Amino acid sequence: MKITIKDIAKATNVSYSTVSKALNDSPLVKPDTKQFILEKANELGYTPNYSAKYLVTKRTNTIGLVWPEINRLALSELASQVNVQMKKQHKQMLLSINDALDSIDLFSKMRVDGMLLFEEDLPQDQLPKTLDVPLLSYGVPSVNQFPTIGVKHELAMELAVQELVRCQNQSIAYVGVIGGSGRRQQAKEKGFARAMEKNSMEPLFIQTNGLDVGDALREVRKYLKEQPIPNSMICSSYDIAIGTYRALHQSGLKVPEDVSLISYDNIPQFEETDVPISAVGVPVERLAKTLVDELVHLIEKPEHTHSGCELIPELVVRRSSQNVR
Amino acid sequence: MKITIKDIAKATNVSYSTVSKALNDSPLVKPDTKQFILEKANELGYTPNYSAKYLVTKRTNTIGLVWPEINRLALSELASQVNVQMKKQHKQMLLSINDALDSIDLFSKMRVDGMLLFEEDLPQDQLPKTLDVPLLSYGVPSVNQFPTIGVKHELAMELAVQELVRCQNQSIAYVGVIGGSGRRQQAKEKGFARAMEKNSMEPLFIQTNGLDVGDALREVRKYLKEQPIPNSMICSSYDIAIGTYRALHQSGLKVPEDVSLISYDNIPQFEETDVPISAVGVPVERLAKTLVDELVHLIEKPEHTHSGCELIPELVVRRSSQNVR
DNA sequence: ATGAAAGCGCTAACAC
DNA sequence: GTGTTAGCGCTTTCAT
Repeated sequence: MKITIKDIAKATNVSYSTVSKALNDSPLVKPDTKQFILEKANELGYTPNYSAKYLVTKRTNTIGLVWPEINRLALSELASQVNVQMKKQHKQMLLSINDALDSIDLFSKMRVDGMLLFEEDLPQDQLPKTLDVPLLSYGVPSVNQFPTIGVKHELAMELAVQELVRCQNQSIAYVGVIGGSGRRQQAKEKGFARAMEKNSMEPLFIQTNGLDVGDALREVRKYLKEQPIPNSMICSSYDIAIGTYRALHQSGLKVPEDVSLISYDNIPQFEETDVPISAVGVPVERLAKTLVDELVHLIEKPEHTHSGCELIPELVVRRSSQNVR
Repeated sequence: MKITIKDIAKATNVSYSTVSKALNDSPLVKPDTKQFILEKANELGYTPNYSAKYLVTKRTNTIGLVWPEINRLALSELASQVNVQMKKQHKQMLLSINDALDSIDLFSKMRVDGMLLFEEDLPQDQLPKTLDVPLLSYGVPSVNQFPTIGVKHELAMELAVQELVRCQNQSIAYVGVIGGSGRRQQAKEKGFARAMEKNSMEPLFIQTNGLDVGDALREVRKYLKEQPIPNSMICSSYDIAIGTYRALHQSGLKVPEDVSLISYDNIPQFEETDVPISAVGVPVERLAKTLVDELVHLIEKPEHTHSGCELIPELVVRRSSQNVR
């Protein structure tokens, strides 16, 4: 059977409220007593019961990350960084990889202090009308009913396009999901279209029909066989970039000599690819820190809620785009 | 403020114990009453409090997955599959990506019904002496103090070696972490050495010093420059295989024409690579199902515990090894 | 079929 | 400093 504070109380001949105080390192307990109690607790193998604790404190000190798409590298990296930031804030992070609605439901019942949502396709109408757990989403602000941290996708795409134009690429293709329902993907696509318009260039699109490496590999390969080869490409994510690179490589095209590449997502992994890949996006640590800070703020001061913001992306030039035509 | 069953009781003019019964779909409540209560509950936006519930039922219906290494694709895939299987068993799965000891601690305090451990480097002595939550580990049985599901790594390596020998490869190199502390990695390495011995061949080793794609890419590339090129390679994991393939490709070597490849890890993603890669290992769904079934068994019937077993791996031949020299 | 009441493990007033 | 006690939200006997 599980050890409770009452067991410790018996073993130490004090009342169980004293045990409670001792375990919480209250100054109201004499150091000797505290010491003794702590030793006994340890000896008995006591493990605090968070449920009981929560019931009275109303705090779980835990936040839930809703993350249905577990195998996108860029999100993986973001999750790791968020975890690091949470630790700094002395919050425990729990993940759920069920579908978003189920996860939100579970975390609500668990009464986590707050939730972080990595999901863009949430059917808004299916959400619980009243959610009494603070929820912060990583997505596209103003489309959502809850606070959202986003990225100035339009600016990101403009930075990429400008850089490619500067290197005198005559044609630029966007590789990614076109016309999908994911809001972040939509924003990138639209941002690209705008940026091209501003630069009076004809936008090209390579539809990947999915976000996996394999999707990009397949579709880019097909495209290269059927269409004239563009000077340069902008990939919508890390995984897409990897697939695109492989497709080019297989087709005997060199990066950046034959085709220049810039990818969305600002993560260090772009450094380690075969040819280091240029990237635009909000550096992942900054993104993670903002998400965590904002969520903590939401939890601590629900009254003055800013409903979200859009972060400024940065361009990191690497070899994949360094070729002036 | 949060709605409790007492609020619903007030709103429906019944006692709160009746509300509790109604919410739990007890047959002791008249259908009409039940219906009415359920409607009211829904209307008020009631969300059950799992902490309170646990306190009396002693069941969370939740299991925790301890998973410190979030970005190994093969484990990612395993986690997804485990999640699917858990759902079938009507258990909620929660992940923690903190380091193993911290995660175990957290899940213990949360009183999850059970824990699954994807971690091989656990310092056994630092573990809580008495863990009163059932813990099942994915690793190497008999080395661990707790129940463990493993894989017959030796057999896996033998299958791979035999297949390469059958295709008359004269030399076989093992690509992976050599002499590391990870038990699964150790088992693979040792299995390879044994299998080579049995076949009277001299084992070659390519030390990757890490488990990332980048580690393999870097080290294999270096090896190819300095050493004679082996006929064939056995990669210790999916990520290692991807890195190895890239290194070969960069060095102008064709798979399988110049070098044959077989990788450990039996996941569908090997189908989608550039050249489909042959693989040995326990198919991931079977692995996931075994882990979940075993853990559930451990939770339900802690008395007769089998302390673990080793699953039989299978060989899947794809293009990467189909070349008779 | 419904209600009253005990109690799960814990914290936080408050009393001593 | 330490003990007493109420109560968090819920399930579960046990009465009615």
